[in-house]
Amino acid sequence: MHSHSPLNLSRLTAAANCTCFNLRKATRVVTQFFDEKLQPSGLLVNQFTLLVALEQAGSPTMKTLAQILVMDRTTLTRNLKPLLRQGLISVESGQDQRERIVTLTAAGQVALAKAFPLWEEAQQQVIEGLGKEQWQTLLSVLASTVSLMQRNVEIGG
Amino acid sequence: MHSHSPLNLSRLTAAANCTCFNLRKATRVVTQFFDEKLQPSGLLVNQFTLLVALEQAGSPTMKTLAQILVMDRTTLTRNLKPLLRQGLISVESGQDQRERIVTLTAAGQVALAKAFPLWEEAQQQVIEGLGKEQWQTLLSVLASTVSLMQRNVEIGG
DNA sequence: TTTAATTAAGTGTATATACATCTATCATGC
DNA sequence: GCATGATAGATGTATATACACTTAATTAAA
Repeated sequence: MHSHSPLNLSRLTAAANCTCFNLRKATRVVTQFFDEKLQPSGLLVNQFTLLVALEQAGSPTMKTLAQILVMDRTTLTRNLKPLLRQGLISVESGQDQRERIVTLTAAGQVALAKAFPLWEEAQQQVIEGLGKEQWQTLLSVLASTVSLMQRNVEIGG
Repeated sequence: MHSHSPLNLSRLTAAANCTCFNLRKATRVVTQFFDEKLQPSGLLVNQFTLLVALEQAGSPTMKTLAQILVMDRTTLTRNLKPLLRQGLISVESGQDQRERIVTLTAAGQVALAKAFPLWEEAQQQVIEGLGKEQWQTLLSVLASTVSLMQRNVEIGG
């Protein structure tokens, strides 16, 4: 038992509390839950939120949309592909020919309207399951975390 | 302004509070932060947590390891590939030839030992940034969320 | 005005994620 | 012993993520 790997218990318990691991784990199960709930709409939850962000932002550039979503520019490019293929969004050049203007199409608005009540039910189920107070706490701490990390990127990067 | 898309403001503000979207967003920024901190070790944070889980679990089967991590079996198979290629883990058949036993190699233990202080610094920085109390709240609510979702999967699936 | 620096976006590559399906092995009943 | 069902895992395919690098267009400098 002592021949290799001087097993450090405090190290192990510490790592089980890894902020990132626990966030990723929760994101996996919650994403699966929302994806399943949204299934009749044909949208995945990430796609749903992209459409919502577009309805909200109007016709932003890729850069602006990426900043709103706190999503890497190149990730956004890839994430928009399925929506573009399904005709739910359109992408056009702006005055500045470098910029791409992303817009929700009529079909995208229909898809969003169809998906919304499904999303609403999933969201409500999470809020009820956690209890409203704990749910609000979660949202609040997640917001703090994003702020903190963005500050760190600005300073450290 | 009224020709199409009867813009529903309550809908938009509701979706901005999407539990899943906010979790995914936080996971993106926190993952980037940890990955950057771990860079000198050559490990990504997800790979680091896989090695930690292996040191903790000993030599589990794929199924057991997937359950520990709350990770889809097929996701785990893919996630172990880079670690296997780097020689940080080994995968062998068990008594039951269907099972695959995953084990941390000596090289894996070395990589883990090298990565740990880097992880610890990142973790500490997050705890200090959020404040210990808020950080503990985060971990606690994430655990509740995972429990809740797992119960939902058992019932609904 | 021509050139250099800057900016917006896309591509190449690699990892992460998971559903549907397939393959191989084991256990069970006859 | 053999057929049948159950189980463990891998593969095919698609989406999600982001770094390094490239391309194209604009702006700033000379």
